[in-house]
Amino acid sequence: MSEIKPNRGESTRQEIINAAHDLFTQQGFHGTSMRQIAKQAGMALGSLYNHFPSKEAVFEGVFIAYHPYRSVLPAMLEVKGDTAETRVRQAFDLMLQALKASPEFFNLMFIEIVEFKSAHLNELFMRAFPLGLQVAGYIFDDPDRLRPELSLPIVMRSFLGLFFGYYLSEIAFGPQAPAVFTDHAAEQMVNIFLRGILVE
Amino acid sequence: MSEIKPNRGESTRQEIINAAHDLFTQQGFHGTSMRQIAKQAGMALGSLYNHFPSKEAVFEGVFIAYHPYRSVLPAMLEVKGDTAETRVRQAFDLMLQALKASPEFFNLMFIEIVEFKSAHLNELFMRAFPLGLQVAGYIFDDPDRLRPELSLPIVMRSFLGLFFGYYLSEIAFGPQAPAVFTDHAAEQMVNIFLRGILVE
DNA sequence: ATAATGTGAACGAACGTTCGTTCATAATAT
DNA sequence: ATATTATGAACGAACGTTCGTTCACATTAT
Repeated sequence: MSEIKPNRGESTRQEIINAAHDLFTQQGFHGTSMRQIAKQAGMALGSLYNHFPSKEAVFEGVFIAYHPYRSVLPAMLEVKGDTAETRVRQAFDLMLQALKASPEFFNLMFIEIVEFKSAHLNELFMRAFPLGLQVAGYIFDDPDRLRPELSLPIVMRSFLGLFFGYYLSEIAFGPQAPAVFTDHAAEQMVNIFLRGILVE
Repeated sequence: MSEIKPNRGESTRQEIINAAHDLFTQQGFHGTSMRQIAKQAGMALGSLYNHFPSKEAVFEGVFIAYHPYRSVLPAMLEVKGDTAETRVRQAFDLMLQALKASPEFFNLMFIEIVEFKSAHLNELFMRAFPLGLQVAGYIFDDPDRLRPELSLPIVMRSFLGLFFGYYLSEIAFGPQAPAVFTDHAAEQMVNIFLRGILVE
């Protein structure tokens, strides 16, 4: 699709992606214009089309560049610990760190779901799923304590739910109950999850 | 903002809201035009402005009309059961039913978050929060078994997370792992949550 | 060394289309 | 008759994309 050589213009391409990322995450895809992107990137409108064939191609570039699966999943394979509990806590910490580093990433997901019907997301997940399974296999591996009736996909879903729930309830409750959003809350939520999946 | 009398044109107003709901949830706010709404509602473009002063007012109308807090929360106050466990299971069932009845509701939330920076959501939550607290107080009331170190807001967050996680992991995993999305999965996830918040 | 040529990037005017909104007027209901 | 609702043409602004052109710089030829 994008047959443009990234020889010298690679840095320009990155500037476009960064500018577009800021605008897309704050206004949505259809709420952002190519003129705004050009202005934010400090270049002329026509220049954008030297690097991307279309507006949608710009979004794809942003979505791939900012997706954390390349950074967070591999980092999870590096956590140390003898028990599932210690590894899960570290893995959740990694996710929270990534969330704090770029909380607007979820907005890209939401744009994907609503404005693109998850078209790019599905493609990306097909690439990330095997690695995700591998990570889950490592993090949750603890035959002595992991409840035997739980399958790995279900544990993965609950773990992801822990994360989604932490973030989305922050959005939903946010301005009304700020006191709820301490690190203490995150810790308690992990505790609930861990008690739920482990014996004893 | 909407100072238009809903005397006889109330049913027309509802048709506009229904048409706009279908389009907004599938294309987003900026991705949907007033002409599309008029066509879908089976009326002329100008007629829309007899019932709504602006496009954003149409969205507000949709968002309020389709928000489940008026229906789901009161229903939760009606669940029976002697223990928190039985009430929580029923409450989660109510949420899943509402989700299955209109899975596109989340899209309205996402549009809100991305395209309106949660402007209407915050206002709506201020209205819903007291009732939400009341519901949580009833559902989770079980001093003998609810773990004493858990505060009600944190239990609420985890419960909402259970729900968000169920839905969002369905979107994320969806096409790749359909086998995971049985009622069995939902039940297992509730089990994890319940073991997490209860003693024994 | 100098000139000639090639090339990707930047530029902003211009294209045709669509946008949200307004308006004069027609139809309908009370 | 009077008030309410429906209509679609019309408005100016903004949209994504294309276009011809300019420019800086690398390569090649002389």
